[in-house]
Parts: sequence; C-alpha cells; structure tokens
Amino acid sequence: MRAASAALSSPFSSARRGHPACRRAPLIVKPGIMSTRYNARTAEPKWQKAWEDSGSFLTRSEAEAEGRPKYYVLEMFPYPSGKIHMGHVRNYTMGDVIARFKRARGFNVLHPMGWDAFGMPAENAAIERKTHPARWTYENIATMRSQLKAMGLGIDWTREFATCDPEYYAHEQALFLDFLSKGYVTRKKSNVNWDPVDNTVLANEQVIDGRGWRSGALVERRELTQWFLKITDMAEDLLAGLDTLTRWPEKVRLMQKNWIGRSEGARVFFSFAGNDSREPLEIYTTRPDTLFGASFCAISPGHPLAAELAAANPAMADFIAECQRVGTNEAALEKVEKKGMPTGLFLQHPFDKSVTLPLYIANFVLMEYGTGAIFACPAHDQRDLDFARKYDLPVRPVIAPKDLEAAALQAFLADLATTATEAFTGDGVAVNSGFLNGLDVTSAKRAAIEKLEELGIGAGTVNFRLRDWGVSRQRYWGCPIPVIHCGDCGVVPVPKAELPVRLPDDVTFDKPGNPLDRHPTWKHVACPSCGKPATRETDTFDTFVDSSWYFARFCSPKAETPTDRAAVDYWLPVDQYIGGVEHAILHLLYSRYFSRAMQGTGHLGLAEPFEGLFTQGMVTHETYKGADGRWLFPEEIVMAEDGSARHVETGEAVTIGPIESMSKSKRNVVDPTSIIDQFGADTARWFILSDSPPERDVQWTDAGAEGAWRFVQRFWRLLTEAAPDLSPVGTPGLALDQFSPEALALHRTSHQTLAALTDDIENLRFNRAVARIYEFANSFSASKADGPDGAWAKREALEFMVIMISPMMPHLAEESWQVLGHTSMVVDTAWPVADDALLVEDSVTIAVQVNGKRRDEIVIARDAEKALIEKAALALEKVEKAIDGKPVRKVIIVPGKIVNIVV
RNA sequence: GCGGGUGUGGCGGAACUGGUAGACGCGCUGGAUUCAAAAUCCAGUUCUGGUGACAGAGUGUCGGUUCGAUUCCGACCACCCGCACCA
Repeated sequence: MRAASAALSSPFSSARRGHPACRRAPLIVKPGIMSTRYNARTAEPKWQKAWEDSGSFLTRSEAEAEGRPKYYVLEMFPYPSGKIHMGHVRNYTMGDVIARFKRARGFNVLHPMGWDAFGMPAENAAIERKTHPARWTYENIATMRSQLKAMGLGIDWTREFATCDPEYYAHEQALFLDFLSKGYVTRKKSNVNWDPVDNTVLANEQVIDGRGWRSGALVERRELTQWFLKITDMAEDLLAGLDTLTRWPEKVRLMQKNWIGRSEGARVFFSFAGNDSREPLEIYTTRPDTLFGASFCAISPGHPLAAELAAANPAMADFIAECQRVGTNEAALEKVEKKGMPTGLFLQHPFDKSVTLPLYIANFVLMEYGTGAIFACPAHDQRDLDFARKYDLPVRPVIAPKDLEAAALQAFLADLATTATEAFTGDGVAVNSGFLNGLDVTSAKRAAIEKLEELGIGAGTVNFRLRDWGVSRQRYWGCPIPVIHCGDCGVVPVPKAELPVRLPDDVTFDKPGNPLDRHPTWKHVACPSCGKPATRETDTFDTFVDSSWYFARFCSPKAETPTDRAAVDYWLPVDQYIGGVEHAILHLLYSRYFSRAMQGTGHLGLAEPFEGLFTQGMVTHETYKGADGRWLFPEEIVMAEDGSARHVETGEAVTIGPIESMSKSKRNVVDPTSIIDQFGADTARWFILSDSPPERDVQWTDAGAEGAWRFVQRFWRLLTEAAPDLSPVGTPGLALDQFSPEALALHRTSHQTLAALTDDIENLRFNRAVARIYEFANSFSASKADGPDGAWAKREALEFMVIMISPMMPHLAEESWQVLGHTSMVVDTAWPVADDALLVEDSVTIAVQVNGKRRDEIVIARDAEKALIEKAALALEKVEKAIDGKPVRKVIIVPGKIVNIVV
C-alpha cells in the first residue's frame, strides 16, 4: 500500500517550494491505484447527495421533535453579489459546526439559508451590463447556492427564500401596514444627498468627498418627505433590553448603548429680550446647573430661525451656506474651527431677567441633536470656551472644585474667567449661582430643573442620540412601500388583499432617476378609498427592513401571514446568531426594534430576537504590488526561496505589502471554489477553523491550507491502516482492570479529548478543538496498545475521532465511518458522552519549585498526603542542589498542582 | 478628544477560577526512505552562554501585591476598532 501511494502525485508534487501557481495543480486521483489516498473530489459530492437523499437536515416541527429541545442556529444571510468569498466560508462553516454538533447532541435544529437580495449593486449591474436587476440577482443566487452546497453545509434548503421574492416582500408590506395602523410609522421631511447631474438621490456611501460617485458633481442637500419608523419611541426599551443580552459580546452592547446615546438634561425656553414678539427659543442642555454661567446662546445653521433670519440678510445666508458645505464634507477629518455669526437678537436669562444674552448662529451646533439650539456656559464646556475666547465673550465660572481654600478658589475662578483655555468639566460645588450656591453638580441640576418647572419655562427631559429610522429609498430594486397618494384622501394604505405591490418588470435604467417614478403606467392607480385617480408611492424600503425580520420568516417560510405564531413561538429566539461585527449597530438594532414592533402588532411573542450573538473576525491575506504600483492577485505571484516575490509571467519584482482583510480592490483574495476544487471542502473548513480564535481575524495562507490538506490525508492513512486490526463494530466494552496500561492510557485519552473538545465547541473555541484533534491523532499514532484490549481501545479512539471531526469535516467523517465498518451515517450518530471516571488520572505530575523557580518534577498518586509529597520533593537531587544547604523556611504544597520550597 | 479591545518564539496562537509559559499548527534544521525529487516517517526548534550535563534571562515597558504573576493592581508605550463638535 505504501509503495503504491508513494508513486502518487500529490497536488504539490510539481511544486517548487512556495510557488502557488504550481501548488494549485488539480487534485487528480486515479481510482484503483490510490486506495490509500483520500479523494475529496469523489467523496464530497457523494455524501452531499446522501444527506440530501435521506433528508438529514430537514427541520422537524415541534410535534415531530419527540421532545428534543429546539436549537436555532443562524448565520447572517448573504448578499448575492456574485460569488461567495472566504468570509462566507468562515461564517457558514462556524454555523454549520454548531448546527451539526447540536444535532448530534440531541437537539431539534433549525439551520436555514436565504438571500438578502434587494439593493443597489443590482441596479448598478443593470446600468453597466444592461441586465435586469432580477435576472442578475437570481443568477448570482444560483451560483452562490451551488457554491454553498459544495461546502457541505447542513442546511434545510427547503426553507430558502430571497428577500426580492414577491412571496417574501408581500409579507413585509403587510407588516408595514400593521405598523402604520399601530402608529409606529410617520412621514416627515428629511434631507437627502441629491446629485444634480444624474438627477438622483445618492446613498451616503455614494458620496465621495462631497461629489457624486458616478457624475462627479457637487452633491446638494434636498428636502424630501419620507417614511420613518419611529424607533426613538422605543429607545428606552432598546437600551434597557441590552442588559438582558448576556450572550452578546460586551463590545456590541456597548456600541449599541453609545449609539442610542441616552442623556438626561433639561429643555429650557429662553424669551427674546426687548420688544421681540417671537416665540421663546427652546434649547436642550445636560448642564442646567451651569445656567448662571450662561454667556450666550447659539442655534444651528440648520435651525428654522436661522433660515428666517437669512432671508433678510444675505451675509447670514452666505455664512449658513458655508457651514453646510463643510457639513457635507466626509468624516469631518480635520477639526473644523468653531465659527459663529451674531444674529443681532438677544435673549433673557431664565433666572435673571436683567441679564441678556446674545444669540449666535454657530457652526458647531447640530440641528439633529436636541433642539438645534443651545445656551453656552464657556467656563464648563470646552466648545463654548473655544468659541468665547475667539469672539471675546464673557466667561463666568459657576462650578468650583470642592474643598478649595478661599485664596485657591479665588485664583481658580479668576484664571478660568480670564485666561484659561481648558474648561472645568469636573464635579464640584456651585458658586455665583444664586439659589444653587453650595450644591454639588447633581443636586444643582435637580434644583435648577425644579425651578424651571416651577417658573413654567422648562422641564427635565431625557434625550437620545438615536434618530428615527428613515426607510424611504428613491430606488427601483427594493420592496415597494405599499401606500397610495390621493389628492383628496391623502396617504391611503394599499388594502392587504391587494398585496403584494409588485415591482414592474418592464423598466429601463438608461436614464438617471427612479424607474418606478417614470414608468408609464405602474404608479397610476385608483384611490382605494374614493376611487379617483391617484398615484402609488414610488419609494422602496431601505434593505435593512428586509433583513430585520427574515429570521422570523425562516420559522415558517411558506406561511400565508408574515409569521405563523406557533412556529415563531417555538423557534425564536435564535439561539446562536453569527455574523460580522460590521453589523453590530444598524442591522442588529433594527432587528431588535422590528421584534418589538412585530410583538406590538401580534406577529411575534418576544422583544429580543437573538439570544446568543457571535461576531466573527475577518479573513485576511498578504497584499502584493507590482512594479507599476498595481495590486496583484495571489495567483500572479511566484515566491522565491529567499521569500522575495516575482510576477509569474513577467518575472519582475513584486512588493509584498501588509496583511489586510480580503478585498476585491486590493486583489488579495482567494476564491473558495478553487480551494474546494483543489483540496476539497473539508480542507477549507478545517483550515478556516484552525489557527486563529474565531472572533479574531484569520490569515489565509497557502502553507496553512496545505497543512490542513496534509492532515486530511494523514487522518485517512491513520484510519485505513488501523482499521483491519480493530475489534469488530459493537464489541462490548471491558472492565478497567482488563486493560493493559497502554490500552488504558488510550482509552483515557479518548475520553479526555472528547470532554475537552465538547466543551470547546460548546463555547465556539474552534481553534482549540482543532488543536485537540491534532493532539489526539499524535497520541493515537504513538500508542503501543495491542491485543484485544488494544484493538478495542483503538476502535473507540477512532470512532470518537471520527465523530469529533464530523461537525468540522463532515465528508471525511462519513467516509471514515464506513471504513470503520458502519452502515449508518455519522450524521445520524449521537455524540458520545465522556466517562467522568476516566477524566482524572490516578497519578499526577507535580512541578517542584525552589523560591518560585521550577527545578524538577515528581510523579505521585493524585491523593498523596502532603507530608509524602514534601518528602518526595525534598529528596530530589536537583532540589537539594538548588537549596544548597540554606535553611528551608517554608514549603507550600498545592495538592495536584505544585510544590514551592522557600529558602 | 471620548469609549472599548489587544500586546506571549521566526509566524498564527495555547495556558481552566494566580500554580511546570510556549500546547497545536506553520516555518526552519538534521536524519531515514528515494537514482533524484515530492509525499511520508523520526528527531530537534523561546533566547543567550556551553561540545555537554547545565546555568541565566524571558509573556509590550516600569513599578506593586504574593511563597509563586501571561493571569491581580497602578502608571506608561504601541497598535486595532467604534463614536466623533451629541451641549
């Protein structure tokens, strides 16, 4: 057998070391000659078909579950961009390991797959390649589905859907109508990025340096009336709910908390001074305790009052326009200098009518937060101080550090009022603040709010950074918003019986703008209420709407209502959700909101849809740059012996760049399909799980993938060589005293590995699980166990090993299971339970330290007396030498762990 | 600026609640096998010194607690991520 296999050519046989182009020679295995080589190319499709034929991964209903507890594993569904990438391989492999593992552990598992299929790339493809978005999308889905199937994922494909299926979005429209009637939805004006050349609305990511990505035109802000889901109404609950999500990463909860951005403060009305008859100006502050330190007020350039004033003042209009131009500038990279312009208006101090404060328009005041207007206390706010120093406005300190001596206090206040450039924002006591004097910050806030409420000019309030979720998109390839605009009746919901509002197929993308809007007939309908001519809403939903409830639809994908209550009540919450951390905020927050809204409209019975969340790291790869500065694909590179790189064709030197996450733009991508073709899905799965902890980035390397492939072959060789000498299937176990020491050691190792690996997978520590298998394989190879007891121990070891690799390398496991003489499939085999009695050893190795430094070790009975351990430790030659005749002051003995002799 | 995270061999990374640092993999070195290579197998591989047994140093830096610290505490440095004028 050996001789035959030695003649085989491996995929690497012609490879010069480090030469990817050569390494990628296809895996050619000639049947017959190569019986000792594992042939993934024939085995993998065979077992994929076997699983499909036996319906291995079809989901059982609650009634069919026969008391098995349910377990819902979900990976974030993919956008059908064309082909799967390594990030998908990592994400779906992890989910599959959990799904298969839980299934073997006796759970009734739901593990579905679908497609997040609406979105702009389909429209871009339509423009660039003249294909219809639907065609482009469904073709991509077909490609990616077959790629995912080639990975051998244990998925119930009968539940598959795409969000662009009318059967899906019909229910999304129904949900929206329910939300609408429940008062969860509102329409209001909102700014969009408008491309004046293409006459189209741009998403934020289509605006690059203030210009449209396609036209290059300067982007304008335009106000449109748009649909909003009132997520802010649930801000408090969304925040509170975070505390219950104990199986979410702390980091994600924190990010959501910051995003929601709850703050407590006060709204205060400032009356205009003099004879001004305007309504009082409403401001928001978190520091009502510093009201006595007010030195001016400011409104945002976007404030309605600013617009009003600008109408009569061209200089002010110019200033506002300048501010807004800066506002569109991406990322606000440089700290924009604080600038303002006096309005000429003055306001009365709420607590002291004799004090008037000038009102500015200031570029640092945000319209989107609070009321778009502030009062400024420069002494205790850095921004206000910067502004005050620039425009020479008064600085009035009203909070001082506690327990300052009189002289120090005077010096502190004088400095802050005159020259200090750093505001004092710490805790302290109120000074120069009338009725607040002497109170600490917290009490002063409370007292100030009470006073405002008493005077009827303000109130304590809670404010959120979170804003309502604008769901309108002026695009074709999305779910139509099911409403009709009637001249007489206003906004009229489409009757549910008429759902879905389907997208028309006959659209063109030769002109800019929304094809729905310019379609000759689609939008013209009769008003459902009065029957007069009316028009459809031509906006479609943000695609985050589609992905905010798909997890619920998977529970009953064919139901005639959005959800089947019995099904969602059984399956939800998702027990383990897995995806990229890039969705930590929006997708996950929107889904949490949707659950609450669906709960409120009776479609669901819970508020938190994802009980366990895991955010996996990215897949990275080295980058390569040619002499001309262009990025190169890994397969265009040849590595030389000395580690330098050359171009495979031109031979010119290539610069090896930093390791970065795989991206098309940097070309540092490896195509999963070519990996599967050459090594098989199991190798790809095994490698992507090994090496790095799943939450961290993993670097894809050729050497690592080859290492995984070598292990597949090694495992197969180990198994096929040992198989003839194993005891027959089903041979009863032996009593412990019937084992030889070697066989007993292997028997123990089997159970110890099983216990440890089970724990690792349970906790998603896949890299450690992989390492344990390697360790186990090493000790199996080294085992000297023989005879009937050895044959039994070896069978047990191999059976455990096959079962343990089965969630990770399912095809190899099935093939191996057969070699072991089984007629059933591993996928139908229960996960074994480790025997606790075998987990602890009778004797333990204890390190012996002298003054904390390890000198030697002793092997001694686990339950040995302390005195015995001490005696054994002191008797060691090396220990004696280390003690060197010095008096022993103390001997610390931790049974089973360590001995430390202090001299 | 604010918040969070991470720093361990040539590389990716192990080390349970403070108890033998470097499991496992990659790479590398030597050997076996081979006409030769590939594959495979065996041995070695933290660093420094020594032929060697061995000795010393060592988990980003500095300090602390402890019989004992990768682990706990304090200060600092570097990198990564999120938010970024949030009143």
